[in-house]
Amino acid sequence: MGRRAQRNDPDGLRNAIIDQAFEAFTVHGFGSTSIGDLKAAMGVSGGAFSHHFPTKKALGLAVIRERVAASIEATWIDPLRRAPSAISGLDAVFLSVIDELDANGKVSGCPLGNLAVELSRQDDDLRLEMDAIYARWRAVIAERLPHRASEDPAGPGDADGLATLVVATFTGGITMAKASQTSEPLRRSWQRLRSLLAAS
Amino acid sequence: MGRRAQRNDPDGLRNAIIDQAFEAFTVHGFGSTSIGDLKAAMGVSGGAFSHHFPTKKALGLAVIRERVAASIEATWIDPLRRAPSAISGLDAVFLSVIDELDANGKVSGCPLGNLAVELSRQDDDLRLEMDAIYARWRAVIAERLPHRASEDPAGPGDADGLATLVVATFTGGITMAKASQTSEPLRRSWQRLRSLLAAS
DNA sequence: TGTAAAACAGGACAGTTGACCTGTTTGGAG
DNA sequence: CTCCAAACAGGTCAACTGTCCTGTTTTACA
Repeated sequence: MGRRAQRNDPDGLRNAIIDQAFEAFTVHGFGSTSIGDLKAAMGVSGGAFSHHFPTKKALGLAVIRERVAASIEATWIDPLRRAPSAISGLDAVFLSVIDELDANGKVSGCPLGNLAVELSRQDDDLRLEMDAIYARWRAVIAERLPHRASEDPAGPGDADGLATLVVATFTGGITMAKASQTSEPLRRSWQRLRSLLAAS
Repeated sequence: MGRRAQRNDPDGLRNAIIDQAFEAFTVHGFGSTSIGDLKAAMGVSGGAFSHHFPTKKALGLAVIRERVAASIEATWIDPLRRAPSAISGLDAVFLSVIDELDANGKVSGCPLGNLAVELSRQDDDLRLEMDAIYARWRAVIAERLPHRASEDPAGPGDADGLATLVVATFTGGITMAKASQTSEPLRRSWQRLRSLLAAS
């Protein structure tokens, strides 16, 4: 796993910092995580830190590009593409997240959603990066959904709209789950959406 | 409206501070809003401020109890109760929020959702207060929905589950809207959920 | 009117924050 | 080996944060 560098290991240190920052940003948020905390927790000097990430914004950008995007990829994109059908893939993803929440005990929320809420109105560069992740997230869901191009774009054949609804349900469900520190809001949201999809 | 106090007006000053704080918390977030900013913006002395709100947490608690809850009440509860049917009420609420977003230009997100994401893992007292607002929000939607108690609680008759799905759709939709600074994700999410509800 | 509490003024305070700066060491190219 | 840039060490620094403290004015009430 994370190999310790006795000599210089710029990529290793850089990745270790991003890992730690991703964890801290997800649990405590961007603003509530000081680079002093990160430096102290890892025993990294200020010189090394500012060499890899001259500003906190640079660190945030790297975390979003290289960890937040990857976490969506690992949690959503990959399982969805491997699933035999769209509905079974979505079901597996929701269930696995819910199980993880229950096993973990604490609900920290969606890494992307947390940062999107906190930073979208603070920095446009970070916001654009996160918006692109949301767009890809929706697009991959939509491409697995049945397309009925002949129908009304606002009707039941609108795969893009349905993909947006799925992501919204997840994001909103996990927000309520965070407020209640229980997986139940997320579980009930998906349970209800799934039954609506099955009935249609 | 807000009457200016030439003499002492404790309630007026207190309300003015909470108003300003609610606005700032909604737009910039709790952590990114300093009490120094609030004091400077209003010309309030430190003595007056700490008299009404000895700590920042006390201010946050007051904002949640007296403004965030009220904003959900005004935007959701009241219109829903006045609407001729559940579906028309929900439609009116979503449309009015979307219209306001388009008119405003900037998307700041849901006041409750923003604070829930930022503070749920930082302070349990604040979290409990917000969880209660979510619970009431869901309950009022559920009570307007058709109940079919004889059916499977996980089936189409589960009004509580459907209410949770509606709040999740709104919360998640507005989170994506904030990331894109466009009302479109929220609009498409509701459009799609509404068509699913109509078809069921 | 007298008096005590509430409401407010203004500033001090210690602790943190993010950024930066000057040196030293490491590693790769020639 | 030479040399220079990258990688890192360790500390400084000004700005800012939330809280608290001492004093003054206003208000409620007996």
